[in-house]
Amino acid sequence: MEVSTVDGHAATIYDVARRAGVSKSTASRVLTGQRRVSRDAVEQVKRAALELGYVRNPAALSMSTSNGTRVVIGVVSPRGKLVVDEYLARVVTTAARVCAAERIGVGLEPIALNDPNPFDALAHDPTVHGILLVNTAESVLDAVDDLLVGRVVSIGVGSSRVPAVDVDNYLGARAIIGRLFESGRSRVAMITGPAWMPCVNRMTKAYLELMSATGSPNRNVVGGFTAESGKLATNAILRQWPDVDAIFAVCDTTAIGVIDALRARHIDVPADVAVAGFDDTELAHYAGLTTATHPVEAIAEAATRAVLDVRATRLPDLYFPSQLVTRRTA
Amino acid sequence: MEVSTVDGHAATIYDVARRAGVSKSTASRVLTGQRRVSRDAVEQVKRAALELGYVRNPAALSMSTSNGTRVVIGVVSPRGKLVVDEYLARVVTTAARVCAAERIGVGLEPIALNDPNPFDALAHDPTVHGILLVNTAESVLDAVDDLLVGRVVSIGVGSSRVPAVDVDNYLGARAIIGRLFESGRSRVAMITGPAWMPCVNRMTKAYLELMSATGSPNRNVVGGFTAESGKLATNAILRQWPDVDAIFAVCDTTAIGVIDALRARHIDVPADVAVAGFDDTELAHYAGLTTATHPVEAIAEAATRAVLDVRATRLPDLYFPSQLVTRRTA
DNA sequence: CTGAAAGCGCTTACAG
DNA sequence: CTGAAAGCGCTTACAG
Repeated sequence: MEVSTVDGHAATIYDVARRAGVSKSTASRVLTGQRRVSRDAVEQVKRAALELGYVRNPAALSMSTSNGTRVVIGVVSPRGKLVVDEYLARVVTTAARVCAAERIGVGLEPIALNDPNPFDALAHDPTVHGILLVNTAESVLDAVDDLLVGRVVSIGVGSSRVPAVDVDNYLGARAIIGRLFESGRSRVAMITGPAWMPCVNRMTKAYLELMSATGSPNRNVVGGFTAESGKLATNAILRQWPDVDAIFAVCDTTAIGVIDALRARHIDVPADVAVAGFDDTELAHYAGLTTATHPVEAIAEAATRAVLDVRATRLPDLYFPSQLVTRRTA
Repeated sequence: MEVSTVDGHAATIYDVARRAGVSKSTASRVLTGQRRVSRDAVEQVKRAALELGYVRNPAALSMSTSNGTRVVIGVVSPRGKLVVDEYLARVVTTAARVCAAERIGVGLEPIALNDPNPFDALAHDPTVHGILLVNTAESVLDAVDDLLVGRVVSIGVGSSRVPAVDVDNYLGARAIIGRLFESGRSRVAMITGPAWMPCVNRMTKAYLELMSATGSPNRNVVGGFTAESGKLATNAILRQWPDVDAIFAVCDTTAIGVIDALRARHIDVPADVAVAGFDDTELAHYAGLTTATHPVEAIAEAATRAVLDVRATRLPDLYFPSQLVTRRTA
């Protein structure tokens, strides 16, 4: 943040106007990028603003327009219980950093999956500049208030009214499964996410397509995003398909649980069963886990910027590429 | 957040005043907790506010008082480069959750250790409600602007003007080192933090005291908070004191590096050298690392609440207890 | 194209 | 103890 001070206080639009030799109104018009202003005024005001290190006071803006002073990160979960994992923490931290430059704050609000009207309060809250949806699902997207359209962006799945910003986990999953095939595996099981969480559906799609294309059997089970769920899923997989030779989990933490369960049964990784995760977390690094990158910071930054500059038209969806990271487990 | 709506908009103080049958002024006096108001008015206004689910609009508050709309998390580092680790992410996430209930946002600002005037802009920024200092050092604390006193809280070391909220890592370190002694170790080396980061000084103090009390040799080296620094420090320790039988690192990540370095030299953990960390991160869990808890969420919540309700008097320092967690490495 | 004026929600001297 | 009025920084009809 670069807020210079004029006479002990942060520069206001009045300071800018005076220095530029115009009225507050004209200064405001220039600063909001309106059409009907003379070239001269534009130039003077812009220069004055730059010299004074002027940054709009969002509180004042908020009073005169519908603009809010904070970006709310709405975290969807089955019962509205806020679980802070590394992923969410990285999203929040990035958003807080990006918003700070515009003197906008961020807030964290749980959203219950079964809440019929999750945006009731947020839509009418004048402090809310926009909403960043995390872990969202279709029912929540459908409930997005008309007042909110153009100010809400989803990190994950989107809808006709809400643009999506996410990792391209479809191609990421293809790369990982391709790697498993290349290393000689053919009986690949997949552990997906919880049924209500559609952001990993594209990974399942990639899996099903590749299995179908290679004439391999479909073996997918539902998991959570915890190591514990990875253990449970592994046990289920081994019970149903004892000849499995690779397990692909949609997140690294789950994959760690897979490895634990396998080792507990003296099944060697990767000799007997190869294991791959997704996300490339620090944990994967230490566990030597083969995975694919998930550029969370880049995604969160893009999504935050999209929420920050409100526009009438829905932004196009944005998918960031995922890179295969080959380590010891596959 | 529980903002009800009146006629399609969030309730304002005007709605509350009307419902209570008083003027805005009186309503405001009640809501700000001022003295000179009749019992009757207090009761009516409070009831009206409750019924309407009234929550102050921080943007409007910000306009009429010096109150800001966001809590800035100031992260100190040698060159002002913002490194987001798990610890910081947990602090930011907790702050964002706590602030959301008061419709205040949070922001993230890097602060350079060598900046002679790190609070110049923040002190005069009307959007800044208060500051949460992370990883701070004495020089930064000394630079805290008069305008900021009472609105800044440090997670880590404090000063005469800035209250500290932190883990009681002095007792935590004592517990860990005690455990090392109990398990028969006597030549304990310690890896401290970077010299500029004083929040772990109390751990070093505990170490030096215990070494002195038991007539053990002092063996401490400077480290960073990375696994890589743990490796380097381990090599330095082994070079200087080949007979070392335990290594205590001030953070888990460093301890992981210690274990790696030890294993690379075929030194068994814990048979040959016991290893302990601090923080009890997820990584420690998976590595079977003996460590002590660091209740980051509780600390961050307390610190955030302290920043949120501005008061004239400096709060007392607050130290949260740390619990020993014994696992395989010590 | 430009300036004076009104208004956003709130608090706080200022008179009563 | 209470209400009317001013003011915080900004934008946007409203007149020119």
